[in-house]
Amino acid sequence: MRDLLYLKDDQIKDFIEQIFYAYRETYSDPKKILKKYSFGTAHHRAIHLIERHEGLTVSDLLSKLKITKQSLNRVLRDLIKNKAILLKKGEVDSRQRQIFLNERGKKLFEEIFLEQKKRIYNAFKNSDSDSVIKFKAVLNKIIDE
Amino acid sequence: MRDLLYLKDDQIKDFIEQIFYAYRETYSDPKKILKKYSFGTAHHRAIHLIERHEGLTVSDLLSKLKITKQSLNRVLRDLIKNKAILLKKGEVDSRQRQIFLNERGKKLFEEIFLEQKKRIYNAFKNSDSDSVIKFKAVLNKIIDE
DNA sequence: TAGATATGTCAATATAACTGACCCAAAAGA
DNA sequence: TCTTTTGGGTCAGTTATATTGACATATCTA
Repeated sequence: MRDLLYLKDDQIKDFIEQIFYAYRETYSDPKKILKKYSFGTAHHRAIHLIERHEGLTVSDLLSKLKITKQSLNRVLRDLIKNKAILLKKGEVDSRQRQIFLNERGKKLFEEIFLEQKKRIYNAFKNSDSDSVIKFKAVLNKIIDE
Repeated sequence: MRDLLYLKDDQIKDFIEQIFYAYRETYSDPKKILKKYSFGTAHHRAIHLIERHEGLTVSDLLSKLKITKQSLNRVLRDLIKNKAILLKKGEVDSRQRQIFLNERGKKLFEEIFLEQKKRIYNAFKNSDSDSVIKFKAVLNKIIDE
């Protein structure tokens, strides 16, 4: 247990710094593409989650993003105006809105993803499979804490 | 190479999502403490880097944060006003300013770190040491890409 | 001494978030 | 059925963090 190098404060501080860099770099890569569409990182995050969870409701998206509905609403309005997404009435509960990417949104997502993929793909390609699997496991534990 | 599950697009998309969550959660934990000092996450990041690299220059800090000097200057002004940091003339090059935490800054950093540490420490404690080492290696590859 | 470099600053703007107060429609429960 | 709760939308004002662009000053280097 104790005496493990990576449980020492200095090492943990390094990890905190590296998590910042990893996030920032990963989400910086597609900024030029977003600008073409007049979108920012807030729109990016929403589009990403909508693509990963097609048909999710507004409150699903809110709880994933952990922002206020007023903040999200600006983002969704922009995405709708730009014809990247569409909202449908919920099938079971018609108070809800289910969110979907439309053609333009899917195309945008693919462009964004292509940029981000490079970084992750290359990092994984240069790692052995055991490393990647363990990377994922630890990352998940950090999130679930 | 080819056929590795984690190199598939859907898996890479999941990683991109998880990197976002890991960053957000890790940097959300100390927000209450920062508020006590009237600081935000921008100040937090600066303080963290100053603690990790005591005596670094303004341009060192700029290149780590990758923000403009105007943005950084607001943050540094706040930190100085709040007596969390101090700037000294560079020893070799007196145009430079070297940045240090003073007592109040060190205390604040410790409070912040204690909050963040919990999350990382628990995640690591519940992982085997090989996992943590590999987590770090992959994280570094993502950053260096 | 003439540039180049490191830092600081003013002003305006953009982006992304926040709080608080309301509103409506639809679902759920008494 | 009537009331309450829930899901979503919106207005208005504010805060936090970043940007661009212009310019100033001190110090180092060639």
